[in-house]
Order: sequence, then C-alpha cells, then structure tokens
Amino acid sequence: MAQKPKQTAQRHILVTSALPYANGSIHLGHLVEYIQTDIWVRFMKMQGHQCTYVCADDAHGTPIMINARKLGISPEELIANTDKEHRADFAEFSVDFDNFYSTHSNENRELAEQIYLQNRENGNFVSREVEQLYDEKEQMFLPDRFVKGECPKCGAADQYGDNCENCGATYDATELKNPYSVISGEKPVLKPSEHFFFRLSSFQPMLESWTQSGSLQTSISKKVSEWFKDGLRDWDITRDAPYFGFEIPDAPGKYFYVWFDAPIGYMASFKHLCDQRDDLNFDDYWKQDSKYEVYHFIGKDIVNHHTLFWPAMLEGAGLRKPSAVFVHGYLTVNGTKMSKSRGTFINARTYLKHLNPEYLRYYYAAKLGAGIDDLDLNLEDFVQRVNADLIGKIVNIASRCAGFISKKFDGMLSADCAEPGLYEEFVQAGDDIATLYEQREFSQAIRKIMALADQANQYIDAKKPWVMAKQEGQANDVQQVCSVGLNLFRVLVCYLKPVLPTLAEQSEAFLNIEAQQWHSARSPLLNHKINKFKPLMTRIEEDKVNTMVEESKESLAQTTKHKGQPPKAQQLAGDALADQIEFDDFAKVDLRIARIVKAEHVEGADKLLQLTLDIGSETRNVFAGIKSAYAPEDLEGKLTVMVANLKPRKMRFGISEGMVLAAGPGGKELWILSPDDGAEPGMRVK
RNA sequence: GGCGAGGUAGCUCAGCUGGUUAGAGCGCAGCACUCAUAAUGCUGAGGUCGGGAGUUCAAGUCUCCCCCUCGCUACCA
Repeated sequence: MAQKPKQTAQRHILVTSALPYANGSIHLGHLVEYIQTDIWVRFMKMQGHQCTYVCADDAHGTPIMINARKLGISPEELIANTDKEHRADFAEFSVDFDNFYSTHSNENRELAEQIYLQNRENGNFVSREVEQLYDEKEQMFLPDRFVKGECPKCGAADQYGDNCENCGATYDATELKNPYSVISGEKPVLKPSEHFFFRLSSFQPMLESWTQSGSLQTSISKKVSEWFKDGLRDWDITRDAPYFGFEIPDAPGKYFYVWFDAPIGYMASFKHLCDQRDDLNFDDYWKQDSKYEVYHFIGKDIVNHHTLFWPAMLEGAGLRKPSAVFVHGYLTVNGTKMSKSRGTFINARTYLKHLNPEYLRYYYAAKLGAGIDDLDLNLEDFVQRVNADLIGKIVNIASRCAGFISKKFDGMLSADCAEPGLYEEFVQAGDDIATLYEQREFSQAIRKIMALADQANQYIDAKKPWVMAKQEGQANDVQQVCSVGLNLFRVLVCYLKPVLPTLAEQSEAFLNIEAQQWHSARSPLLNHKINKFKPLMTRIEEDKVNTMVEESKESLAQTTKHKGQPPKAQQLAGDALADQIEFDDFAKVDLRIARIVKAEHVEGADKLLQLTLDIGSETRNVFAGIKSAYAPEDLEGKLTVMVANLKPRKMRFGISEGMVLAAGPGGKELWILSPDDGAEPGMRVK
C-alpha cells in the first residue's frame, strides 16, 4: 500500500518511450505508452525532480528505404515528413518530450560507432560469412520480409522468409522453395557476405542477474528467464548495402541493422538536448557508475530488445545499464484488438479531429496500472466515465461555486478558511496519491482523487450556498462555503495535473494562480481574487465518437508499424480487399463441384474433419477445419465447392488434397458453399 | 492442442500475506435539490465472487480438476 513518499533530495531521471517507426502514423495504441510515460514524467517534474523525457523517430531500415522509393522521394524526405506529422500528433496530445529527435542524426551515428567500436575492442563481435538471398536486378540482399516463396515444411505458397503463416514453421530465408523477390519479382540467388555478430551469449550471466535484480516487473522477468533456458544466440547486427542507416566503421558497404542503432537513439536524443542545456551532462547519466536513473517505457512486444540486447550492448561498451524497464500491455478497443473493419483502428489524427485529447488521457490514466495487462478502450464506458468524472464531478465543483464568488463578492475568496479540517484532509491525501503515481498505479490514484471530488460535492450540497444566498445576513457564509469549494477544486486539479495539463492550465488561469507544483496547494487561497469562470471542459457527445469510428472505417490509412506495439495485432485488423488480379491469375484456380461422400472425425484433432470428396474423375481426401460448425453426418451427401488443384499438403493427420470453400469468422459461424440443384460432381466452377 | 493472462453486480474494475452481513464508480429506479455544462445529493434494486471437489475453525482469497474469454502459437488447405 501507499507509504509516505520518499523525500526530498532532487533526483535525476532520464525517461524514454519506444521510438515510433518513421513509416506510419501514430494511432491510439501507440498513445497508451506515450500518455503513460508523459503522465509519469509530468508527475516527477511536479515533485521538483530533474526529469528528462526524450524520444525520437526510428528512421532506419529497409521498409523506409523501399517505401521512399515507391513514393519517389528520398528516405530523408520521407522521414522528415513523418517527423513533422508525429510531432504534431504528440504535441496535441500534450505528450511533452524534452526532446524529440531522429535516429538518423549525427549524434546517433557517433554514438553507434562509439558503442560498436568499444564492443569490438572488447571482443564482443565475431565475423562470420553468411549466405543470403540476393536480388540481382535490384542489386541488394533481401531481408526476410522482402523475399517470399513456398514454405520448406508445408509447401504453402507466398510465405515470407522468416516463418510460415500457414504451418508456423520458422526457417531461414534460404530454405524457401521457389523464392522470389518482393521488390522485383526476380528469383534471388545465394550470395555470400561477411556479417558481424554480437556475442550475446557471453553476456548471459550478467543478464541473468540483471533481469532478476528488480529492474523488471515480475511477470516480465519470469518470461525472460524462459529465454535463458534455451541459451542466448548471437545477434547479427549487419546489413549490406543498399540500406538506409549508418555504415559500419572499417566495413564499407556494411550497415548497422536498424535495431542496433534504434535504442542508441535514446542516448542520441538526450545528447542532442545536453548540447543545448547547461544543466544536463550526458556522462553524468550514462557513465558506468552513474547514480542517476534511466527508465525505458516499452510495450510487451519489444521486451527482448530492451532486456537482452540493449543492456548487453551497454555493458559491453562500458556504460551503465537502465535502472528499470517498464512494460505495458496492448490496447484493445471494445474488448478486442483494434480492427479496421470495425472502425476501431483509430489514428491519432482522426481522434483529434473529433475529440478533446484530454478525454483520452484521462480514460487511459483511469485504467492504467503498473502491470502488463492489456488496456481496453470501451467506447461506451469512455463517454460515460469522462462525462461523469471530469465534467459532472470535477469541473462542476468550480462551476457551481464560481458564480456566487464573482457575482456577489467581486471575485474575492474569503479571508479565512471555514473548513480547515476538510482542507487538510485533501492535502494529506496527496501523499498517497503521489506514491501511486510514482508506482505507475494511475488507476488507483484516479480513484482516490475522484473520492475526494465526491466529498467536495457532498460538502457543497450539505451547506447549500444557494439557499443561504437568498437569506438575509448569510452573505458571508456563502462566500465561505464557495471559497472552500474552490480551494478544494484547486487541490483536485493539482492532483490531476499530470494527467490533464490543459485543464490544469486553464484552471490556474481561472483561479489566477501560478503554475502549480505538487505541493503548491498545501495551504488554501485566502483573500484572493479569481477570474471569471468559463467552461473548462465540455461533455463528450456520443455522436462524435460514432463519427470518429465511421471515419476510421473508411480511412484506408497506411498501416502503422511501430516498435512499441504489436505489428501484427494492430495491423491485421480489417479484412481489406485483396489486390486486383488478372483473369489469368483467377484461371489458375481450378474450382470443382464435389460431393462429400464421407465425413468423419479425426482422432486427436479438435478442429478438423476428414472429408472424402468425389469430383467425378477421382476422389480426394481433404482435411477441413470446420469441426466447430458441422457434424460429419450433416455433411455426407452434400455438394460443395473445392479447390481441386491445390498442392497437396502434409498435415499432422495425413495428406490433404485440396480445400473446401467456406466463409465466416470461425467457431460455429462457418458456412461451406454449396451449388444450386443440378450441378454435378466434377463440374468446373468458372 | 501448447504457452501466457483472465473470469467478482448490466458496464469498467478494487479486493494485500485466507477471518465479521463481498466493495467502488458508472448505468438503472425512486426521492430531493435547482448553485452548476440535464450537473449534484440521498435512498434502493442488483452478485450462490465461472463450475465442481479438497485443505482449514474459517476461502473471492490456498490446492486439484473442469468450463469459458482474450493474446500468442498450432491441425484454420
């Protein structure tokens, strides 16, 4: 539980959020992390600590190079455009970086080289020749995601070079059958190349102790310890030209892999800031024995980079390791992952067109804890919660008191506090709330603040200033009560300031006070003149949420790849129409009418039925994943449509010689196709 | 199927190392109030804490089994 906050020495803290990839837009999923980090940083700053928040666009890598080429611009132009867009989005959400930079910067180049050379000197790299697929037309080596072919295990077509989406096998790109380049379509050739490998394995003992030393949340350190069991593998940090990144020293044509220089981008962004400020010294934060604190906020998808590679790289270069890595979960919307077709894949920009960013900051805060649980943005709950808490409770306190003070007392608060006890209670609660903020238990902090807001409303209700106002001789009491109300409001806004900086700022203007620090409200404002009250925040209109969702459905916005969120989880989402094809492409698919002559359960299989299909000339054995929707006896005798020329595939229970066509989301909702009466087994569907 | 996380009032969630009649907010119903952005206050309805078994004087809280949901991964050809 909350203890007394540790005081009072000023701490020196460097904080980062994961670097957004400079190849797409910021969306609501990204914002969980930036808002979480920003709240924490703002809180620390309010406590008077030297807390510095840096971030940067992650600007390197093949996808950016290729995308720029597609757009007919240079990678530099592409990342400059993205930089502008990202900065605007963050600014409007009040994500207040002390510095937002780019990994494509001189500082980052220098630091990357320095860390590389230091590690090399310490013998932490081995050179190995690797054979990789090479696109002769494009004259480039192909990263795994840029070569496709047939899976070496199951033969599925069009699989990427790292793993098969069909059978889940992982393999080397060179094992693909009939590979082709995604860029040129050409068949790649094998070509040897010298690569440098970071000897991660030699850091295992250090990492085992560091990851169990309290730097990680317990569930994360458990997860990480699983990786140690298999032993750590060395890490290839080399990419061959052409590549958008930094060339490796003494190795012409070799580039640092984007993930090598990305985390160094944290340091580079900080370095850039230090060079402009007298009060920040780079080495104080990064030297091996630094007593200053360094924290990384990340999503659970990039835990290995931040808890294995990164601390090892730092250690190997004679630098300090992070004080802690704070991992958060993913965002779901209305209970499931963000979906384009449902309109819940919402870009930051789309949100901003319709809604006040502070609503989202508040809602996230109200649901964020220190754990790695996913956070659900329930849109109905979002509207109710924000309206009830922020407008109905908090802002209402000011709204219902301000009128009396400005109309009857010329804006002057009373000369003494009528409820010192109540006020003191509010002040005291600040310690617990502070502890919760520091522990990143924002949801608990918010709950406590709202309980105080309830007390304030109850107090006003009990005193009924509107009744007293109508009675002779009670003017003084009205002023007293409303002054207490406004003073309580001031305390509440102070506690909410890390979450709602804009509301806080407007409230400070209304109350006619300086920007509040955490302890600013320790004593009440007395004999103080306030300004005229203007609505500080308005209710969420449900229509606007609906409009935003509709707009997100229509938007064919580029999917966003980000290093702080699950690329697949966030991208898949909608079931967009596939690319247009030629008739010839269609003609390749030989669809036939088939009669299901036999359907039976497969022993040991949970989802499969084994079907025997008659297509006139022959019968086929097909495994179909429709057990959840059909009983075998319902199928026997039925006519359906099958893909007859699909390459047979070996499955766990036998060879499947084709597939039946079905539609539906799955489970019980799965429907196989059937032809109208008259069709005969073997007829071609065209 | 495997791994991970969960299943507590209509909704979103608290419930620490097991201990009196299981909590909050929202929503809902009724009443009150009318200062306030239809805001606020009071009262109330509503839960066999996923199901079952066990350990214990005592279990939402521990153990085991089962069911369901979500994520990843698979037998989704």
